[in-house]
Amino acid sequence: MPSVPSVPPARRPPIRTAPGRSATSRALSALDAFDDGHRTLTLSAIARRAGLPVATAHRLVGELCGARLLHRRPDGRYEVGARVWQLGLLAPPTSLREAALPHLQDLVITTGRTVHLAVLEGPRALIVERLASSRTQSTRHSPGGYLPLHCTAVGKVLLAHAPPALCAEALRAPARYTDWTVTDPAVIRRQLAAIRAAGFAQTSQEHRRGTWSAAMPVTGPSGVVAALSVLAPLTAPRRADALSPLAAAAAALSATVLDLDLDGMTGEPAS
Amino acid sequence: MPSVPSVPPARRPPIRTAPGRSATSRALSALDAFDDGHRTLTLSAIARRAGLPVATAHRLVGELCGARLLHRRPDGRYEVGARVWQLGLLAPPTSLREAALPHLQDLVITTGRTVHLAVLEGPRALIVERLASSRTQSTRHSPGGYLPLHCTAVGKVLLAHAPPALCAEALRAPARYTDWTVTDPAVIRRQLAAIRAAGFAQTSQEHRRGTWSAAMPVTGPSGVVAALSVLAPLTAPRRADALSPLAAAAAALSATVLDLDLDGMTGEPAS
DNA sequence: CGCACGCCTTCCGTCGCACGGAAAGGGAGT
DNA sequence: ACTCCCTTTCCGTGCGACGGAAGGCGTGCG
Repeated sequence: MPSVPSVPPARRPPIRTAPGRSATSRALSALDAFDDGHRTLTLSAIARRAGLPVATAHRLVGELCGARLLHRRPDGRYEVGARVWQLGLLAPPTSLREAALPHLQDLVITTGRTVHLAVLEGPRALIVERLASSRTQSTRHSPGGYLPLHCTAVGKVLLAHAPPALCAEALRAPARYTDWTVTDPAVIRRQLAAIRAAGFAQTSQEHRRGTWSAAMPVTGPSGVVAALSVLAPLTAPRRADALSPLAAAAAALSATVLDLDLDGMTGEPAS
Repeated sequence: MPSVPSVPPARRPPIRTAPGRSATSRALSALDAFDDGHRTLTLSAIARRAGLPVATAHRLVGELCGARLLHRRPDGRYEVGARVWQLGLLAPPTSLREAALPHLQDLVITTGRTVHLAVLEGPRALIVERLASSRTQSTRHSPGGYLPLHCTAVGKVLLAHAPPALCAEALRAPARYTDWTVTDPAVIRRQLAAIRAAGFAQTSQEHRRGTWSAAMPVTGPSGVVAALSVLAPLTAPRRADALSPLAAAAAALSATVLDLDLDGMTGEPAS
């Protein structure tokens, strides 16, 4: 048999590996291929990570580039486009962030500590903003990242004011991060009651060794919408001095937030 | 013939209004229906603004919600989902923003003025971050917004270091914003040369009445990647005092940016 | 109170276009 | 020169996207 079949018009129909994924979901899975550790990807990397054939990925990525959701860099690699960033600015976390930024700055200046602003998203705390004083650079836990609810100050504040169903879910199997992490649901529930009574939470090394933090709720028209926290090294003297500025900032931010419309983000996880 | 045709299986085939838009582009046009003045929309509003039939919009929006790119609020309206915000954090402006934030804070503190950080995007300046001191709240020109190139300090700095083709495009028909806006391309070109020589730009009321601003370039491995500016009311005394801190911040930020990989965003507008 | 209007949702027959295997065209490393 | 990987184009197939229609719901008006 000659190795040069000059006329192979008998094209085998491509095996439809498309199980039930819609065209749109494929395109979105291409976007999902990007994450914090993979900010730029080659075409084949996108295809691999998204589970798509290369030819399909090529077409979809081309469309996403046309819509400026992806950007092709001069070297041929792809990255998330500025358009996505702009669209993201319309999402709820941004309104909160904008309203909070001046207060966060004040808090950083007066305490000299790193501050966090987080909201409840499903069974985790979504970090909306993190501000450090100019020399305290710790790139851990950036905006967009998550913190556990049961062993961080922001998390406990959010959990203390969360619907019971969510609370039960979060306390089903509390993960251990350090030797000081409290993993007994009953103990945590008592802590939450105390937090509701006292109006603030503090944790010491429950999430990371050597770190202490305190958090207070930010309240909107419909209850607690966010939590504001101050971090300090365990060795820092006069840590408790941060509580007063923290309370002031939380109150000021709550007043600002009253003008905002911050619904959603607290609904059921998914339908 | 009775008015109750119990069996109307003769379904008229729907008139395919699908001209050439791909399935993906339709879904993305639904996202595009959201903008700064329309952060929440009803389903039919999305359909109207995206030019889609309601039934189609319903299906696409459902998929986008499944991917968490949209979020359905309890009241039934839709808003951009937190997922988009998170994805946007992977886009190039965010790396720059993260690197710049401490320096911007320093600059705000030492000058007491509002500061802007902007990058070149097509024939406009994209505002990456805007920071005001805690009491100077002006919600105009937020991050994600655009500034013209020919009549703002950041714009002139970016334009002064832009490729000639882009410069020509930007100066084709300079828009007039105030009585002080310079619209003569030749005059602007002379200004740009002076800016290249002096290393900084200043404008007075060219974009907005009563506002003065100065800007300096932020340089990366491959040239100017952004512009940093300080705004002040025209009536403020000792405005020029801001120049020295501005230079310090721009230099410090440039040093930080050297470690970053900030390509793209300077390529041709679209393919 | 009845009607009209607008919004949301579901259904389903048709056919346009999304699909992906194959092969060709680079470019870099060995 | 050979191999490996990435990218890009081509094109026949068949399946899932498409959208008109109808029904349910809430609201405002006469």
